[in-house]
Amino acid sequence: MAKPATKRISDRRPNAGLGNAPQPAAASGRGGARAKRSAERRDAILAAALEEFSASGFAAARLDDVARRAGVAKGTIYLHFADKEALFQELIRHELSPIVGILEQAAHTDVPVDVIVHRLIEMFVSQVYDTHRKDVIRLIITEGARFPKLAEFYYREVLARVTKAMREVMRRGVERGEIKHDALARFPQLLVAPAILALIWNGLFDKFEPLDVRALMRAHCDLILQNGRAA
Amino acid sequence: MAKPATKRISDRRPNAGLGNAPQPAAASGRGGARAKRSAERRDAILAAALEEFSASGFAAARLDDVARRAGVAKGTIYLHFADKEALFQELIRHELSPIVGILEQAAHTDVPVDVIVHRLIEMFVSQVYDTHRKDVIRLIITEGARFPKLAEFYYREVLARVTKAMREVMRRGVERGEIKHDALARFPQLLVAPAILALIWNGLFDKFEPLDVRALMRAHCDLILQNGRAA
Amino acid sequence: MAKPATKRISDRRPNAGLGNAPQPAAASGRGGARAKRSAERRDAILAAALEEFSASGFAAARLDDVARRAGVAKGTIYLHFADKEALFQELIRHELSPIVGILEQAAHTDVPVDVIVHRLIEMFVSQVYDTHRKDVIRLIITEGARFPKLAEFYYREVLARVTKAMREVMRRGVERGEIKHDALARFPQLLVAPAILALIWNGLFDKFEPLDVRALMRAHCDLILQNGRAA
Amino acid sequence: MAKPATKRISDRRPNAGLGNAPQPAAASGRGGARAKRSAERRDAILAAALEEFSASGFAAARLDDVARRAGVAKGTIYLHFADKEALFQELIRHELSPIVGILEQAAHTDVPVDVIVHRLIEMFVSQVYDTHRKDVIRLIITEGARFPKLAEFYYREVLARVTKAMREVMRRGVERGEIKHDALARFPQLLVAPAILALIWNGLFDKFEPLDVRALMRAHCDLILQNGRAA
DNA sequence: GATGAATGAGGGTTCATTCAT
DNA sequence: TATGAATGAACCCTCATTCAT
Repeated sequence: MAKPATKRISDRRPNAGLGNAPQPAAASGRGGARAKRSAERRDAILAAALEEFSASGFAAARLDDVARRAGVAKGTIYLHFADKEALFQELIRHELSPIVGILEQAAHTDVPVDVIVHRLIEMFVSQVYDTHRKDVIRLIITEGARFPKLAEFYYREVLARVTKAMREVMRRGVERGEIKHDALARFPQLLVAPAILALIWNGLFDKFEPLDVRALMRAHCDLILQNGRAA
Repeated sequence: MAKPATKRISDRRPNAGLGNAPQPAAASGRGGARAKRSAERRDAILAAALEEFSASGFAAARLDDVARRAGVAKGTIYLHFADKEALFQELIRHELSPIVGILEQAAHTDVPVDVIVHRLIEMFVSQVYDTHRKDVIRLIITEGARFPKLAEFYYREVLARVTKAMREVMRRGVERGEIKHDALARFPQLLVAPAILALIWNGLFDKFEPLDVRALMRAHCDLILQNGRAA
Repeated sequence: MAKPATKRISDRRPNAGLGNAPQPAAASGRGGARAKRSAERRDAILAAALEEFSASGFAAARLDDVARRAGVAKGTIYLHFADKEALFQELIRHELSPIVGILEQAAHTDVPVDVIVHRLIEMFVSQVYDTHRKDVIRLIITEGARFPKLAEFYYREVLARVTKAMREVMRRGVERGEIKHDALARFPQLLVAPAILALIWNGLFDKFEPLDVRALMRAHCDLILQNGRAA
Repeated sequence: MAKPATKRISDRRPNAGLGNAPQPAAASGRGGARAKRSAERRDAILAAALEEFSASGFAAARLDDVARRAGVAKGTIYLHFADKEALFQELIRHELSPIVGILEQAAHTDVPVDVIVHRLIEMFVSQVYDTHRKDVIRLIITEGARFPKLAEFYYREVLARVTKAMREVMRRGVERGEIKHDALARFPQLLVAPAILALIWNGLFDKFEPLDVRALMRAHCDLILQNGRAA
């Protein structure tokens, strides 16, 4: 075989996996201007990548465009990310990380179920739907099948936790008699299903028939919490 | 915007759009063996395309693989479809058409709401979830953003009709007092949200945590129809 | 990792190894014009590759130039060879194979040692030095270190055989008293050393001081066979 | 023609040729610590370059690796050498210079031919074969065709001299009757051919069949000096 | 019609070289 | 002087599309 010239990558490039991001070592002195510029570029690349990947999908997105949009040269991308795939994965990771922490607590306050549910929905809307994280979730949905590691990461770090927390909340609600139905305890996914649908609808069909997410989620709340306004 | 391949000559080519498929003219005599062979090949190509597009996504799928899987030469694809994009669009169209008709009636029978809902859900599971149509819906979700025409087609031919029908059913249900809540009338999407979620979950997270669609949909039914088993 | 779009090579490309060359299947009918054209192109590519690799070295040679020189499109190269490296390896193989057979016999005739030696040297000059095989041997010398497989192939198929045959010839010569020295039997390499040197000299220093290979080899013969013209 | 990298701006840059090396001006005061550090770095770079060029060849070697191995920054290389090519050429020059001087005398002592030959061979083994100069000679062999200037330098400074000296020694030997054959006088290359072969063999085939250079050279000596142990 | 060899534009990746710090 | 982040030209390889057979 003898791969004489090319490749020999793996030992020299920033990690392509899903471990801790590289964050090119801050050269010297605390917060050197150099390191700051570098971090800014990295962020610019990530932001540009999100836009391009969202607009074209992973396979069709061109790193050339990412670079142009980020205002850097194509080669610069490779100073921060091992390859296109690593850029994609770290992008998702980067955007999702903040969420993970927040999720943990959200459910652990000892307040009535309906309050928690409302709070969660509000959080989804303000922290995801109204931000570019919406695009991140969309990317997981559209590209996840081709990136099992990402799907797993998302499941482990987000879904599993949300699901678990929800299940407990619902169980508590059932025990307290706050909700009359154990469906949500058995399938916490039912709680978020409309949120996912909204995400998709928004991306594909909003121009034909706009969907008011807040209203949708409120209606969903009413429905499952059985506070429906009697017809 | 569909930046899938190179040329983007789609407008110069025959039936790249969503008009009626070409159905290569039956050579001579009605139902000639020639025409039959041709139709078979076309179907084989469509079937192969569905598999490949589902597995790799539109951009990353290779027509070479489609051809091999269909058992035809690469060039043959171009005898039936103008280009990769047309193949994709006609594929979706081809798979969706049968559904459209069915949908119309489904709602128009004058039976209690809960019966209709159960029937719909059963239809979704048996006609979509348990068939390769599941993949078609997934493709619309994952590629729709890049194929506005497809998204529109799907909205117009499927979503809009389903939505409209559902809305009427729900309204009737509310009027008759069969359901106490108008949420579903205002947002028929709430009815199908779990189905969509199941589709996505199944593709991405089933290996981490399997989701029993039937049970999920039944729980969903119970929940929104308020027949929940009291805790 | 998820290598979604790219690569997926190994199962679709012609063998990159050193096994039997692919020789794209002759389509149909004996010696179809199609297959012939294909074989011609393959040969043209190999010839062009030899020139380019010889002129620039493996790493610096550009497949673009190979294609242009061969009168084919860049992509055509990949119809015949898995990648640049496979092209290189098959090139060496292709050029060397004919030699291998010839070598076997050369030594096995039962004639006096000096006849065999002269014959061998003549063969080297006419079959290697005066042909483009000279470039092949040079490539092995210059690139062999980066292509262990090639070096091994050359050693196994050519060197080991030549060495073995020479050793026997020399041993026989010593036994018969045709040569008075066992140096050549112990180090058959001494026999070919000047040939190698000539190859190198010819490539690097001929313009400063031309070297008459035939004369050199003749002198070498005289020297080691001790037929030196007394001073 | 050296088509190694991109720009090929070699003519616009300082000392890309084979003239005297730059030896970055000793900043101030004779033998300042500054100058010493600089010279050390230069040497480290040269040493690293030899390793990298030997391992990968000129075209495939990466200055990045040279820098890392030398323990300096990539930019530092350019403080000492105009470009990659200049580094390569000066490297060869640097390593070869010491030899040149030695060679001159070696032959000029008035001792019997066989003594001189043995001495030369010993010198080759100890001064070249057992040192990293072996790699330098190998580089000339493998890259010389792409660096005519280097080949010329090597020819002029080393080969031509050795050849000339050898020729005289041999002529003398013939006159004195110390050797019975004028082959070596006409083709001094015959003397060194096995040394060259050993160099190449060692790099490519030693792992398949080790070659004992000393024994080889001794046998060679015996053979051409006709002191062969009678079989 | 059917084939699949051939094409060549395009994009990911590398790396010599530059230059602000 | 030394650094190493940044640049961008170049090159390998892919694959949608064409077309002679």
